[in-house]
Amino acid sequence: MITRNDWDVRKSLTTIKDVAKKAGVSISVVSKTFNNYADVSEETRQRILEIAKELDYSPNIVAKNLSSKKQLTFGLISSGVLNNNEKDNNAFDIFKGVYKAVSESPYELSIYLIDSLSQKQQSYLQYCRERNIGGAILQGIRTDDPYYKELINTNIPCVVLDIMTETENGLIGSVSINNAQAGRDIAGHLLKNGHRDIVVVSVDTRNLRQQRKVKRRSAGLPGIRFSIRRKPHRLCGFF
Amino acid sequence: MITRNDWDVRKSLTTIKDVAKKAGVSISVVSKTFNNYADVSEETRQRILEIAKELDYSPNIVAKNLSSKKQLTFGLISSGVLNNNEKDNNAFDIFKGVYKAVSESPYELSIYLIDSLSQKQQSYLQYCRERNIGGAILQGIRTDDPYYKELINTNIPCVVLDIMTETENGLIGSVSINNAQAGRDIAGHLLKNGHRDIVVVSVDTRNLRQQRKVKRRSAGLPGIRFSIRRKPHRLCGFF
DNA sequence: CTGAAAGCGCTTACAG
DNA sequence: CTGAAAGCGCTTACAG
Repeated sequence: MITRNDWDVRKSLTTIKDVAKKAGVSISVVSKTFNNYADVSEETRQRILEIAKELDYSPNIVAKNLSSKKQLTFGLISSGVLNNNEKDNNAFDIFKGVYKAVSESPYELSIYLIDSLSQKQQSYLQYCRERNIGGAILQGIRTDDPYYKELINTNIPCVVLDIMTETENGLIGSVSINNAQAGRDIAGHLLKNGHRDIVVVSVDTRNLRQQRKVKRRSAGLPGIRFSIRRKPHRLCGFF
Repeated sequence: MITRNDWDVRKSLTTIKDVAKKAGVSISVVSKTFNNYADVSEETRQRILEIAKELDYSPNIVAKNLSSKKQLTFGLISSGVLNNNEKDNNAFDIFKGVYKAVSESPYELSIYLIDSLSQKQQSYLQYCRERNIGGAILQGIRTDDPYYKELINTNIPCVVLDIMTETENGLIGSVSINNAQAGRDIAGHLLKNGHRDIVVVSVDTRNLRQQRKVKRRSAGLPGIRFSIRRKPHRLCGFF
């Protein structure tokens, strides 16, 4: 029976050294064949691959991460997964989508879920640096989050979801729905169905211009009344 | 404007070397203070901590993982998260629970979600080895999964969820509900409510002894009829 | 096409 | 209490 004293899992690991030795080549060549370098003779390449399979070798990702100049892992920073309400599956869907996409790529995914209930929050930048994360996907983050601002202003490329960024940093992309058009569509739908008394909830109260715009426009529509409910929320209102 | 050519994120990383130099000590001492070794004088320890904060230093986890003899990361191998049906949140709940627990610990969590739709499946053992994973939690895995068997027979400690293990390997733990008792309770409930014609679905058809047991027992209960529907499933049946 | 060597950022005996 | 050195398993110029 194996006991807890035998926990040194690593001892049985086959390393690049083992493969090199058995193949009678240097570890450089083994590394190169595993990274598809062209300058390895077809013959030795085949021999190495064979021996690697025989020895059940596959490169250690941690070592690869440390030694490589390239960044090999993505970060997914999400606030919606951990404390989601049953109704909102968006964050979870994004999580699954990102996971699948990355798992079909040669990259690793490091997941940082924000727990609003927990105090032990860490700087996103620090999280990324500690793990050699080369690019991040942010979901459910508020624009006024200080850690968000910090991360955005580094040279780490980011894709932010569901919020519009106003940075001229060329490394920041954003994916979100066209809120203005969506608002127009929804309003149009309601009007077409004969509704004339419409409430706009979820307006970002920090954006007063939006509200004025709504009022101004609705004033131009005879017989239609727009009310506004102030409910702090990170989604934009209509128009 | 930052462009894609500045992607070398790493250049701005403060390393243990920077801290050591500025503190006028060797990196060994810095390492020791960050790992709470006792044999560092209180004075230098304070100085190092101060300088580390000043330099915004935090140890690189990848390097730590590679150099340390200890295993610093857990693996969560789950089949239920990616292709769950809306009704079954169990896998997702487990995922969240494991995530929270690990994030409150000094360990890392590496997540391997099995996509039954994808062909690109990898050996769990290989997954663990490549990432220096020291222990794994398995959810939604079938006992006849060859990769499961492979992993179970290594010296990597595992906790399997929702299935009973029959290994005498001391490194395997399992957490699941008491199926036998639950079955008894359910049947009792049905009987108490006057039901007399009961169907047992979800019986693991590979376990014929279970079925015989059910029949034998039900034969002893006058007026009660147990039917059995064969539906391959990894959950146990009743009794 | 191949290999020796330096390096990634840490940890850990070991000697002082 | 402190530091020099070897090592973790790879990658990557560089020289041959």
